[in-house]
Amino acid sequence: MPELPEVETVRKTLELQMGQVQIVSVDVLWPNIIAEPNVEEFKALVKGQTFLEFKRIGKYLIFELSDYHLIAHLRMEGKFFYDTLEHIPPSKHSHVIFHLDNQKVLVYHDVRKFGKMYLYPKSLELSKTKALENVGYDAFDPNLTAIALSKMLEGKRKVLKTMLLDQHFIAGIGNIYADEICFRLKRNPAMVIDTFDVDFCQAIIDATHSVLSKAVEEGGTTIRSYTSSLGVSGRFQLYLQVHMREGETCYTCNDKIKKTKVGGRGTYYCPTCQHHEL
DNA sequence: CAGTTCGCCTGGGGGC
DNA sequence: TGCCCCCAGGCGAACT
Repeated sequence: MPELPEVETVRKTLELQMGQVQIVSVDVLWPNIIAEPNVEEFKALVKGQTFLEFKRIGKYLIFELSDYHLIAHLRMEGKFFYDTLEHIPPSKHSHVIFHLDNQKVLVYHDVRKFGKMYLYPKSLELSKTKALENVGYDAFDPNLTAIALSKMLEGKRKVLKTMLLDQHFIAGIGNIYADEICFRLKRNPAMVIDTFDVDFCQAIIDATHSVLSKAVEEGGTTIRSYTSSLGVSGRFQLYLQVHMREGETCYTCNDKIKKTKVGGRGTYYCPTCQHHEL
């Protein structure tokens, strides 16, 4: 489940390894990966384009090509491999293959097939694209201030974890880091909040920054690693305080970590350290 | 309008 | 060992 730190790790790795290569052709083996435009158009437009920059907003990878933005969302299990074709093991899970002008390929691999790619002319503002129209400020965007967040949440009544997972408010947080951010905040993930005052929004932003920046530093979290994938062998799993630790001991208070569901998602928390009070 | 459910997918785990 | 069933999970769409 690549969230901001894992996507950032992939972004950095590809930026370092690929540089400015040109796309010779593209094979699309599972058409549903291509969200926009239709597959034939996608293949035709991307041909001859050069990778210029490797960017990211929230969990979205944004490849700036000569004339287009190629946007990729890895969803649950999407991975990119970059190498010569003979060094990449053939797989039924390889769905999009970019053939490059340096004899190498960029392969999109996705067991669940949930990932999506989008291609838009650079003249179209990213915030106006179907891919990103509902995505708010990236968690590290300087525009994400306590005042701005408080304004977005004015008059709203939200469950804490549900708000953290809503990409409209803060982009980049997924299930693992939402649990960890709630722990850092010492708040129960299921806590209902109806007044997001500036002080509490500042605490949310601080907790988000500290958890995510440490995770980026550690190269992300690798929980299930049945396939070693390019650039996504992180170490943050060693620092997880609650996620995936059901029944284990809280490092702070020695109580047992519990698992529940919040908003339909598996949720881990310490019943002693995390309370419901503002 | 907000909250819930569904559909997209497949590997893995549990039950037997 | 093997088979069946169900679940996880991000996110948009459909539904209540």
